Order: sequence, then C-alpha cells, then structure tokens
Amino acid sequence: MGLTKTEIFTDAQNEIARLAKAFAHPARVAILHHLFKSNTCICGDLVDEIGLAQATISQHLKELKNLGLIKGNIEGTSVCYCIDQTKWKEMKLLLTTFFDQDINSNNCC
Amino acid sequence: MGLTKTEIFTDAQNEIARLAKAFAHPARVAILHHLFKSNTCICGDLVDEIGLAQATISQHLKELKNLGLIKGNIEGTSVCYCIDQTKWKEMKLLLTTFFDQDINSNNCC
DNA sequence: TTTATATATTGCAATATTACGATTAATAAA
DNA sequence: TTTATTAATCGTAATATTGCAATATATAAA
Repeated sequence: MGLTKTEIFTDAQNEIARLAKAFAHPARVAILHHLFKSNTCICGDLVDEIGLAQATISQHLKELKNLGLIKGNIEGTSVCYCIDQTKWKEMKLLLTTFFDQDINSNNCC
Repeated sequence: MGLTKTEIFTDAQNEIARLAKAFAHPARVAILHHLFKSNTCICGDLVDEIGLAQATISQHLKELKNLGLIKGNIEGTSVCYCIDQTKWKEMKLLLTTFFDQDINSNNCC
C-alpha cells in the first residue's frame, strides 16, 4: 500500500500528475519564480532569497531538473540554473489543454 | 522536519502549490477527466471506471472537494459529483498566469 | 421495520516527501 | 599545495500521502 498504481492510468494522466508535482510545493514555485524574475541566471542565490537550507534547495532543484523543466550550467564553483524553455512550453501545452476541458463540457449540477 | 514551511512563502506561491496538488496524482487527474467527459453527472461509477477501491476514490474526491474544484449533490443514496466551474476558472487563471511567465523572460543559458 | 445499496469515515500499513546537518566533491584563489 | 567557496549527496527524523479492509451512515426499496 501507499504506492501509486501508475499502471491503471493512461500515459497522459501519469505525465500530467508527474509534471504537476513540480508546482505542488511552494519552495519549487518560489524557485521557478526566481528563475523567471532574474535576468541574470541566478545560482546559489536561491538559498539566500528563499529561507531554506542549502541541502533542501539543492534537492528541490534536482527534482525540477529531473522533470526537465530546468537545466544547470556549471560556472566555476557555482551552478547557473535556468528554465528549459522547450520543456516548459511542452508542459504548458499539456496542462493548459487539460485545464481547458471545461470549455467543451456542459455541467449538469 | 518534514513539514512544509508555508510561512516563508507568499500567499500566491502557497495557493499555487495547494491547487497543483489536485493534479499531482493520476487518480485525481482521471477523476476530473471522467467528470468532464460524462454529460450526465457521474457518481460512484468512478469506482468502476477507475480501478481503485471505493474508500480510495472517496478520499480523492474529498481532497478535490476541499480544494473547491468539485462539488457533490446528494441524489437518493448516491452522490453526483461535478466540476465547480467558477473555482475551476479561478484555478485556471492562477496557474496559467504562472505558466505564462516565460513570455516576458529572457533566458541567459 | 427489515434489507439492500451507495458513500463516508476510521484505522492502519506501506511508501513518499520535506527538511536539515554533516560530509563529499570540485573548482577558484591564495 | 593549501584554503576557501559552492553545490551535491548521504543519512536520518518528521510528516504526508496513498491505498484498502472494515465499519458507519444514510437513503431507498421491499
């Protein structure tokens, strides 16, 4: 028990859930927000700007990287994280298509 | 530890995360999909259509109801669940606004 | 009232997530 | 080389989520 039964859902449903997890924690929302806001590709400044330990931020960054939504470029001793525009657009299309289901639906209650 | 530090994030960040959780599990994605697909307001058919135990479906429905995304009308012994169109539109606006941040951002890497 | 049906709730086990201190690894500067 | 700086990883504790059997609740039908 406690294990999500991925096999009984469609690929699309699993992929939507997988991507939505990126936004299902305020720290990751904050990280993404910071990455968009700063013109310069911020790196470990995230640790200062968001009030979480370095290990915690690093873990969240790893999850976002695993989803493909961000990428990291090593620059000397620090790492520059950026949004992966291609993957971001892909994610946007998948999720907004799901959200727009309401347009063609007639509610009964 | 293990407790999300909501207090260090903005209200918007917390709300985005809260709503994104609705889509962060394939069972809930499947439930919402079924609710949109069926013109008649389906009720416990979800248990048959999705391969999860009745108690599990009921729990996911409760979470979606708590987020305000769906509402349930009691009809005899069964309950008719539907999308709450107003809340859905609200959620859509909040999340798509967040997703559209890429439009005004210039990536550096 | 009794019985059947549908849904919610409870209790519990398994697994996942969140957070952080400590450590490691890797590069830059002295 | 030695030392500082930055980020990743490891280990661990606390908490949350997922799933289901069993039970409770509530209405409909007999």
